Amino acid sequence: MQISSRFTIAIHILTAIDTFQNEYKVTSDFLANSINVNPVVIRRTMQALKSAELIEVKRGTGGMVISKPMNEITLLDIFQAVEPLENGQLFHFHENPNTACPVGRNIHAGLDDKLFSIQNAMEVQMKNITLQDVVKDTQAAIAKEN
Amino acid sequence: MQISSRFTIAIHILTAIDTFQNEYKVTSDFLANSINVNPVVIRRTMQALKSAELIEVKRGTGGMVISKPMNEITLLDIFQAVEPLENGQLFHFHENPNTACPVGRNIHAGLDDKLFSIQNAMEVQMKNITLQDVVKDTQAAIAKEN
DNA sequence: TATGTTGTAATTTCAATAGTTACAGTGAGA
DNA sequence: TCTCACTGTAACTATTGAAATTACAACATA
Repeated sequence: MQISSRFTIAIHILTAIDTFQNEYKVTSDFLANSINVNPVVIRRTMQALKSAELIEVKRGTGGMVISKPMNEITLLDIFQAVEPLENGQLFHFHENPNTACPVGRNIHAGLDDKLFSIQNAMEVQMKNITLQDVVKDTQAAIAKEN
Repeated sequence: MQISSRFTIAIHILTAIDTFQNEYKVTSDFLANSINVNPVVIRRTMQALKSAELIEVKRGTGGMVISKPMNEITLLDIFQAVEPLENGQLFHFHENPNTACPVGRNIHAGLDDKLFSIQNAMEVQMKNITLQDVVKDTQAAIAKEN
């Protein structure tokens, strides 16, 4: 089961804000057009990013700005802002292993730390990459077009 | 969005096969009882593990055995056997970024390699852990009960 | 051949994502 | 102060995928 597109949508939103902030007013409709999803999906993602204090949204007049330097926003910050993981756990563990069975009783003892170490490896790499990195490479690709 | 329980169910199956192979005939019903899911879910997972040549299943008479030494089966082998990722990609990228928008056209150029490096970090750690590790710790926890 | 099991199709249930419609609330500018 | 574009959010629908469930043919051994 793939991780939902909320993560890539959020990154796209932030990249577009930075790229177009001086040329256009970046609204949910503007972003919905670039990303090609429904404006309400954008607004919901905007709210998640706002709750995580990654962006500030201007009510009434519209538009939004990124709250802090892009090299201080990691992909992990973005992931955690928009991707709801139950109990923060990447892997869904089957819920009711049978405690009448020795393996059922003890599988968590044997497996939980391994699952955590895997999730941790993913998160460490997410933390190594900042929004700045994505924006820089995307804008370089745009520049190269011309 | 969490990764489905197929992964932990598959690990549970393999751990139970090793733990009980000398005491019981390990059938889909037996496993369904320990894992507490429907027997058909077990059989479907068995088929995925069989296709990946991680287990051999005995038709008719019932039961199954692990195909190779447990220290040669990594969690990545198990993950890839049972977890269907579209195009092998962990992250679902929003499908139709607007090519009329510079960011829409170039977001893949800026982001794909980062997403891959994150997935890769996860997979490297999965490859570092073998079924043997899980079985050893689970059986140690069982032994400790007594 | 009887028995217990696997393999698998078909259907249902459930949960989550995403799309859609609708509209009240907001704030800046005419 | 009124208008207007936009945000914030509720409500509902559509779609998808996981998992449960029922059912039964295929199979292998005793």
